[in-house]
Amino acid sequence: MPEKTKRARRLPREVRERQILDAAVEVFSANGYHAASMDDVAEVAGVSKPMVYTYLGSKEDLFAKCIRREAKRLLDAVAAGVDADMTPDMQLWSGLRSFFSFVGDNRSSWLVLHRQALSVGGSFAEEISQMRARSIELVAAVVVATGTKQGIGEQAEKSAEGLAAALVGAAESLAVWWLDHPDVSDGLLASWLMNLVWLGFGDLVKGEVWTPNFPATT
Amino acid sequence: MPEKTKRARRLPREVRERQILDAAVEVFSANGYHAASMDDVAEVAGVSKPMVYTYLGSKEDLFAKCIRREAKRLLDAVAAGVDADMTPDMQLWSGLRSFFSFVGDNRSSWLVLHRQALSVGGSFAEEISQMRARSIELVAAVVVATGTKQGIGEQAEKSAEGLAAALVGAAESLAVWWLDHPDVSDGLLASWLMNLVWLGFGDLVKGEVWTPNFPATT
DNA sequence: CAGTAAACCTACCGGCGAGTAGATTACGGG
DNA sequence: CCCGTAATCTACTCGCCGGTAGGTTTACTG
Repeated sequence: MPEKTKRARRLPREVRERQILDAAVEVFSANGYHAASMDDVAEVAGVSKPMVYTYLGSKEDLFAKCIRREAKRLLDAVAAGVDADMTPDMQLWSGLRSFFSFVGDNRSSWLVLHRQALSVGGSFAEEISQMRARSIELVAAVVVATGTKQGIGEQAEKSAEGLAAALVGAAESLAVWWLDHPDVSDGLLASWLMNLVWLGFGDLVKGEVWTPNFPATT
Repeated sequence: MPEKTKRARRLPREVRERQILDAAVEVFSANGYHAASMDDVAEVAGVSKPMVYTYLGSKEDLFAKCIRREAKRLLDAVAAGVDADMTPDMQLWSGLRSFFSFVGDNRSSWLVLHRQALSVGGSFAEEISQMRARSIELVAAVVVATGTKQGIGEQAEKSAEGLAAALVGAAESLAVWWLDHPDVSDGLLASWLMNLVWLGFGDLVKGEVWTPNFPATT
């Protein structure tokens, strides 16, 4: 009995590292950083624990590498979909579609970035927060650009970051909601947001303002 | 030397339980469920560990009680600010103000609910998700109500839940953003959201739709 | 001023999981 | 075919933390 490929044979370090990272993302996303054990990671990766330590270092190191890799993948995916030559609304539209598309194809990546990374605290939370802040600033730039073009740059700048934070949060939240309602296309998700936010923002640019009791101009 | 109140004297169970719960919320919010130790909780509460177990039960029990208490406080706070007689936009406005106000006054409560509860997994995540889903449904109801009043109920209903999820997420995200930018009033936060979302939604109700390339009607 | 019940503590156990020591293969080049 | 090296494993140590056993003190109550 030749025991055909009785277990994944000896593989070059590169490949194993990737496998282990994949497994780690899976495990961390499922149970969170603290609840995940290195034994779990090793088992899912089909490898013994010392391998994990030899190749990826301590648990913290491993988690950091997961976060960084997945974050890069996400940002690259979004960046690939956006072209600086496009109009602001098309930039937003494309970015949102890319984002939702990525999340749809990489649930674990999204979960580990969104849910777990923040709750660990320490340097990870810092890192993730900064990345998120960068995203918000990018969106804010689009907002300001539009506002400036329409001649109300000053007013827009004041609230641009807040609006951007709200928009980013809305997208993230929709992504989470999506996990429970998979029977919706990524395009539809993006169009909801565009309709909600871009139309509203368009009104803002035009000078319309909502205020309690008298919904008219300032 | 009378050693004036040398340490918090013997206190009735009720009071101690509250103190311990307060401490637990603090500790859980700071470090997350798994990283928090019962010794930490006991120390912050100014009490020895067996007290915690005698009064609040196991670590899971304790966490559940934290979550439930804080969730109730938050929901009550929002409910107290909203009156069913108000117009939909005013309901939204009041609810948002109450929400932001609560978060501003209870950072730990918010953190433990938003960041930690979801990442623990198991029954807690379930519980929190359901509460969040209820909130989304409430908002969705407001959306549908408005849509129906304007005669486009059917179309609104399809996307109402998605829109509501986006709105709730935007509010949550703004709340988090607020933690890093405390020099903004809760009213301003709420007004940003109202301007962004309600105006956009108003356009939707009026039949305007954003689509790629030709931003006009369907 | 007992005496009892409730509040509260010190000091421990057992298990789990991070991290490691050191042997043991398999593959690739000579 | 054989040797070195990189890949891989088994089998441990050790500290931390959830949970508890059992005693001690304080405050009411009659």
